[in-house]
Amino acid sequence: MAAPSKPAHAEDSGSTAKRGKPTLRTIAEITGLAVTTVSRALSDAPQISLETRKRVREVADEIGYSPDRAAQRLKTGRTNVIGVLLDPHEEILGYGTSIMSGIAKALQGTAYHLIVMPNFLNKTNVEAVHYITRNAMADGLIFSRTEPLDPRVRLLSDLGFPFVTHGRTELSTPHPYVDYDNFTFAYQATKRLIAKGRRKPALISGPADFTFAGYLQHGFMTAVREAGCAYEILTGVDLDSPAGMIRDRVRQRYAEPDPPDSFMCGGEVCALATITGMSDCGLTLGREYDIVAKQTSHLLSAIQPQVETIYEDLTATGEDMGRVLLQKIGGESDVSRLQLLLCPQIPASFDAAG
Amino acid sequence: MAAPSKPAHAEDSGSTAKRGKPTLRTIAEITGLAVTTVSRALSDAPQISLETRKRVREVADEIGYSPDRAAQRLKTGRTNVIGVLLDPHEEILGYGTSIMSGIAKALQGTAYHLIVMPNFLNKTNVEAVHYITRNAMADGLIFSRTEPLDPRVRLLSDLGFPFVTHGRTELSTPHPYVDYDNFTFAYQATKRLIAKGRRKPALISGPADFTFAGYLQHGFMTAVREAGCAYEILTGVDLDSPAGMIRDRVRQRYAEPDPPDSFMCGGEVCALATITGMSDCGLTLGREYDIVAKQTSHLLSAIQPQVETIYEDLTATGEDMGRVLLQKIGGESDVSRLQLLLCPQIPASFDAAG
DNA sequence: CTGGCCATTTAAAACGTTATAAATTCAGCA
DNA sequence: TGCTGAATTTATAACGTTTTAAATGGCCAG
Repeated sequence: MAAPSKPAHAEDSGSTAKRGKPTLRTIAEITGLAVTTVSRALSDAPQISLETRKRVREVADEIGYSPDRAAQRLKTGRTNVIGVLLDPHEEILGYGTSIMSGIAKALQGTAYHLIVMPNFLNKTNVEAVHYITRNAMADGLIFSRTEPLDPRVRLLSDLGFPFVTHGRTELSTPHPYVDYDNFTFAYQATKRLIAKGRRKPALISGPADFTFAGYLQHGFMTAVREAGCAYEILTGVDLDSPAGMIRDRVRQRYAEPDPPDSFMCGGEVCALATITGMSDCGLTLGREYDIVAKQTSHLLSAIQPQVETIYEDLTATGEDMGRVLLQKIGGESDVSRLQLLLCPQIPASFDAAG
Repeated sequence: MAAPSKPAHAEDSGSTAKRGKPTLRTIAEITGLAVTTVSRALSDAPQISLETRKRVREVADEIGYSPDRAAQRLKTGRTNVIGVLLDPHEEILGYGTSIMSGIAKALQGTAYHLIVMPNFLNKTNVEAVHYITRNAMADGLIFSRTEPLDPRVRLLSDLGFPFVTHGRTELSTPHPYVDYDNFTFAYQATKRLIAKGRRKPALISGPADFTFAGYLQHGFMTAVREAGCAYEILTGVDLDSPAGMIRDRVRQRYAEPDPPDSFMCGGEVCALATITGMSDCGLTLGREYDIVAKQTSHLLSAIQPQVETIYEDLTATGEDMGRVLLQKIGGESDVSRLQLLLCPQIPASFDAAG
């Protein structure tokens, strides 16, 4: 445990005084102003004369000043950090990376940093949230896998701690969210299967815990009811199931009587696994059965062009979440402006005949 | 710009004095000791009597004290933050998520947080590194996509700033890294293709910029040379190419004379795209051709069991990188202890006859 | 010339921690 | 008794910023 002191990578070579990282004091000495004035000038306080503000900014730029985040944080209590609760268990292709890319993009140019809080040994997600708020580790929180009565949302709402969820809840207190319209997605996707002449679509839905699973199911049911056709909701597997399990389940289902003739898959992995299972049974996609799936990367349509897909742009979602959270932190109190329901883009091909 | 002051979520209700988040002062008042003593006691300084240390720790635990990171950081100059340079452009399945999960696991229980620095508008990666070191935004850095003469490595080595790369360099200054033995992987994978009776394996390698591409190539070449068979290194595409492009390239290649009869794919997406391309040409995996691929998720083998795969555990890699970086920061100066070459696990099935 | 008011600038304190140097206590011993 | 040194504790200052309250100087009405 050789404890190294302050980082060694800081050249020392000064003409007048010590020359480390420039601080407010450096600028103050150069301009002959007081530290306070410099601080104010840089934050464009109206009480500082326009001329002084300009001069200070110039000097600051010249010497490459950037404020010490630790000091700011200590003084103001604001961390300038946005936390993302990352779930290691994402079967959705590129979920984590895309979302984070998006958030990072929204944070570009702001004072905010993105920090990842993985949900590991932190037993439950609620505990992680508790920990973060108690220790003031971030100014805002972003998380996904939202449940209808999500306890994290409850907690954060109670505390008045800013957050955005990916997905809606059914709680009475409205809160900021960004969500994909999974109802419309499922509805359109299922209608498409029926339009192609399929008479018994099957749904592979999300884990029942999560809100979006309900929307998927609702959209699916609405479409099959409208058409008055048979349907099935595949049991025993969901979008979180590993590919091998979905594959086996599909295969097994086909050994039983009255199998479905098409699938509405909520994800790419699910679609690929389904195709493999069906193919093992000797059935060909586009001939004996069809699939419509949600796509979040560009893999599926490249690998299986036969699958019709509706694209959900997770990077854009992340960007929206970042933006919404910044607004919330910035004081926006009209929650309805902080709720975004992103509309699925239905491909033009969906209008064509089956 | 309604600037909210200090976070509102902090109950106020004190009997004796103000009761906010407990600080060293709180403990000092309770125990009747000086703040300095408390600080020392909590850091287990030998100069504080054992009894005092124990009592202070008890009180600290009781009132749920946790040190203010901002204050520590301001005072010590240490940030207790590990930064990951995340490249949005990862075609490797789950790369970002896996690596980060791993790092987070290694950081569990330490004082370190994981913060993501995406490489976006920060024009080049070197500039991002420059920015991070200049502004002391982290105590250590982790990044991937390492190049033989990686400028980031150069810069950080010069500055003496702790870092770990995923991948090796060819720079003369040794530095901490964690790498997968891609030579052995490629060598074994190619040998396997040849053992299965294939006579003209093709390699789809990584982008030429990156060090690992060279190792892949070297392993591949060693195997084909040993066997004295024909070979091909597919041009125009690499592991970063989108699936659709790889698919088309493979298809196109088969329209030309003397095509390869097997593929060594460095990634799952690549393998899937190759299969699709070949299938478009009417060729069946396992019959007209074979593939051995590197797998980093569990998707490929579930979808295409015909593909023989060698698994690279990216989460474990992340964990190793985290551990190594902590050691480096902790003062370990024997670089050779900070260099890990992870050995591919060759499946037992590779020994069986083709 | 005094007093008051404005615009602008400033000094001092504080955030919570750690480092430096000094103080306190007490035992051992001349 | 008084001195030395070890063991333990403490006061003070500092990190870089923002906040609060106060100071400065100019200008005009009285």
